[in-house]
Amino acid sequence: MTARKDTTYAILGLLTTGHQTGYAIKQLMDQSLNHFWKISYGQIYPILKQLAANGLVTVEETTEAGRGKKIYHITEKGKAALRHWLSEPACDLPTVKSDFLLKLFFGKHESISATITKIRQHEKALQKRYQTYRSIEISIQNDHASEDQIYWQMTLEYGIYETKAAIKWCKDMLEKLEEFKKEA
Amino acid sequence: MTARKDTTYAILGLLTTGHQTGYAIKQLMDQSLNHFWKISYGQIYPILKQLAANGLVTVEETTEAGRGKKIYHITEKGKAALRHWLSEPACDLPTVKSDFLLKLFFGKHESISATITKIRQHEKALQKRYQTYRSIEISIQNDHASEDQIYWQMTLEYGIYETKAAIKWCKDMLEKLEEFKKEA
DNA sequence: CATGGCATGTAATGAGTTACATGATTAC
DNA sequence: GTAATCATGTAACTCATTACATGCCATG
Repeated sequence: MTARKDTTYAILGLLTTGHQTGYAIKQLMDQSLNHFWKISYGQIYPILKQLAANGLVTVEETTEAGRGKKIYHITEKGKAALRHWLSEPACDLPTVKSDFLLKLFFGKHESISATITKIRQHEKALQKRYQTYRSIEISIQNDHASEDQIYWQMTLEYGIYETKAAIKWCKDMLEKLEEFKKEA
Repeated sequence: MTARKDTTYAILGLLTTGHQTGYAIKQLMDQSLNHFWKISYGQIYPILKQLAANGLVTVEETTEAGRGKKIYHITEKGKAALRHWLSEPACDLPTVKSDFLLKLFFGKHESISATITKIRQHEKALQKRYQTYRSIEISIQNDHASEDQIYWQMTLEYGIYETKAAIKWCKDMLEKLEEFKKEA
């Protein structure tokens, strides 16, 4: 109750999607939320434990796998907590951390060619990500059954819009730098 | 030397721009790098101390302000370290963390109207940021003297491109949701 | 029979924020 | 004279990553 730990609610929310183990939550996150939220096992398992302790989820321990596979289910209390968290506005603008832009910012300390190379590499990475998004989009669109579908697609679309814009930026800046290089 | 601490190099780099105190570095960061790199005093002062201990900067202590204002200058060793850091590719794609998108992802647990409200608020915040970027752009353009100018403008432009794309996304999604609402 | 995927977990470490504490100078 | 800005710094805390450790099950 103390701090608003968004990651806790992310896990709680994912438990409503049919993914009931820590492992499955990680898999789903890596696929779908990956572009705006990441998580490691080092967080997942302690948080699941804590959620169970607070009665937001129940644990069903099977003897299947090694240490006993644990299947989690959200409780009514958990659902209420999730809805409460959702109802809070909170919506700050995304926090971005880009070592690419950080290095670009100090471009005067290196050669123009070095900067151009960096942008080209960045563009390549963006294009790869764009393709990944597109293939995720297709797999989401095939899953008509889920009520989650429209929301999952919208979040993905956000990533697609931004990635397209960033690719455009790369093209424009490369042009600009080529000109700048000629002048010098 | 152990870990590649980008924030350390960000500070080192900013010392080459004519901003020589911890306070001034924070000011400049808040203005210019803010959209892709943030920093707090709790990091700046310890890092400056460490940079001095490693001989990457020199400290000139004046008795001006309270505890003695400290003016930092990058050394040759510091410049070499900065260039070395710059030469490393490293360029991973930006890490984004968006509690807005996280909540949107779980939209099925709330009403469509609530989702629409969230997007409208997000759009408002984006528009505000867009205006901020535009005014920073103008102040950078007036500063023709600096060799940093072109690079600073490019990083800013990245933010402008992305923000424009995100605003477009808001408009498109609001339209989509209004339709979705009618259907239901 | 060995590789890869499924599955859970902890300890150490790192990164970063927040709150607090202090005090000088400048502008109104 | 008082409020804002300039200026430095620390301690406690939160959040997250990384490396490690374990072991089952299915496929080739």
